[in-house]
Amino acid sequence: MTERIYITTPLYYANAEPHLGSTYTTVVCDAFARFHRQRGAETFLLTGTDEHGEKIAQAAAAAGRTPKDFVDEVSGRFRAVWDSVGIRYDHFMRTSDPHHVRFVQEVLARIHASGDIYFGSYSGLYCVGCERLYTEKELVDGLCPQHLTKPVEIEEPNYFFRMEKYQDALRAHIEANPGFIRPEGYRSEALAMLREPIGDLCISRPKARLEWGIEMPFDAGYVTYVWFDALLNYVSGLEAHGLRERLWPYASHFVAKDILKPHAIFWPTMLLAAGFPLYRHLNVHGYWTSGGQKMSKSLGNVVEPLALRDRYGMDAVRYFLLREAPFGSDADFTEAALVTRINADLANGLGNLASRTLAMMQRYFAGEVQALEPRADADRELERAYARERRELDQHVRALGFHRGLEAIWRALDAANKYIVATAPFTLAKDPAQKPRVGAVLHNCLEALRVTAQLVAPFLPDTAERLRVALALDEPRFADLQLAWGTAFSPGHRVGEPVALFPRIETEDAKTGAVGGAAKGGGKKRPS
RNA sequence: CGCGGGGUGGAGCAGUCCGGUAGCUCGUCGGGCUCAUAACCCGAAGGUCGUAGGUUCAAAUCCUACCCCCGCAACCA
Repeated sequence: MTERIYITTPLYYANAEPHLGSTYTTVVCDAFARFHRQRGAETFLLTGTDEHGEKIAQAAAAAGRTPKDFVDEVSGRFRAVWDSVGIRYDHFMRTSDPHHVRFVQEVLARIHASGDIYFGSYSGLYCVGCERLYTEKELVDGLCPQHLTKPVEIEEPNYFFRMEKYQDALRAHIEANPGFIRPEGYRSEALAMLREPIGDLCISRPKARLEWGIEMPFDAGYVTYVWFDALLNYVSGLEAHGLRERLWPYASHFVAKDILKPHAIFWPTMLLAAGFPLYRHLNVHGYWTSGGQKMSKSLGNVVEPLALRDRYGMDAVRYFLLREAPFGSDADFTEAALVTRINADLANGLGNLASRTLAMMQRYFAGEVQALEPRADADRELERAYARERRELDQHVRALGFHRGLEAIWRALDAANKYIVATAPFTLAKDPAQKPRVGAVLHNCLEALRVTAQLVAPFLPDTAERLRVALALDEPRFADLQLAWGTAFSPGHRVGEPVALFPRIETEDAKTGAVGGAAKGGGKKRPS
């Protein structure tokens, strides 16, 4: 049976632009999806926008637009950004889609009918000026942060979901399934939440206060709380393709740590109440800081993904995000670190390997691939290195260790660069009698390049494609990960001209090597 | 006793779950090569793996205590 996997990004809240964080989540999901697709799994990637709720109604009002008009635009921008960083999603979900609205109402009606939704009273702190409720945490010294007035305690009739009823079942499930929430730290955090009574969840808002939402099917005076609406997209998105039964049990959600609670607590209890199976994995990652500080609009250190893409290219950004952060941990973004990665790994490592191999192919054989014989120990060693690192890659990526997976590919790639120095085809080429050996060495280099390109494809799709073209391989052949070493290129095959995959980026800092206090001295060159 | 994350050569980090030569990138120094994007390769210097105990033949890794740093209001992954 073929493996199946259903991967989801969160539905991004459509009240702001995509930023580095959402880009990271989405890139991770895309790479994970491509990885599985490449290995023959039946794969479905869902992303989209979450478009209802109070904050969006407010943001739209502030912009002088209708909510629908507003979210149409923001949603379109998300789509444009994802397209421009190479995200290949199977469905772009919008919570304002009619099929989703119907689905949410169906589920609500069912849970209501089964008795897990009841009408009760919600008491909260209401600011008359803002016309909204505040949580205690949101208040500043007990006052409304906008009006600096004391909010009044009001009672508001609302619908509640019997979340607490499922608390024990959920805890038992998390305890019995260590991989349900991962990495481990977030699983412990979820279990910590479940040590306290979780209470029931208020899942309605009276229309008098908020109209922009999905109407409760059993009471036209209310709309649904955004989270209840938004979380159900993960199922409704599949439903729209008739794939719910087939793929839902293989759901693997990716989220950042700030939305752990809705995904670890609200969502599974909702699934239990709705009679759906639980998702398979909740994969939680950390935050990106910017120059060591929290990224925030007020600090003005927000990193714009599109600007980065324009300056450095989509694959460089993808590579950096996946290589720099261990999945789950926080990581720091700096442009200097990005440039270092590009120069050291992409330009000097991968780019240079392609460039020197293809250049020698042209110079010595006019691009025509030679026989793999005669072989030597070094050849077999190189082949083994690739086989070994490929296993490493698979193992790490399946465990979400993207950074370690890429590291493994780069170990193989380094072995190829060493191989060139060790076999020295450029020296052998001076002796006409050695020509067959030079051809064999370069054939091995081409195989190294080809496998590198294949392995790197889920992470750097654009680069893989450029390498495929440079190697003049056709797509079906290139797609085949099982191609044995030495069988990718038939006799007489001609590869292309050398390409500069990643031009080195020269910056002032890079030139002077300025780090810490050691710099200065006007960029002294090494004496030669 | 709120919760969580972290403290590893000059800098930035991995390794910690599943104990057993402390690894990567950058930087520094010396050498090699000249196919290549001044790229590539080899070697060297530099580390009490926060502190103190404990378990063990063996601890960065497991256990205990302590010290220090950072997040946990909002925009937001």
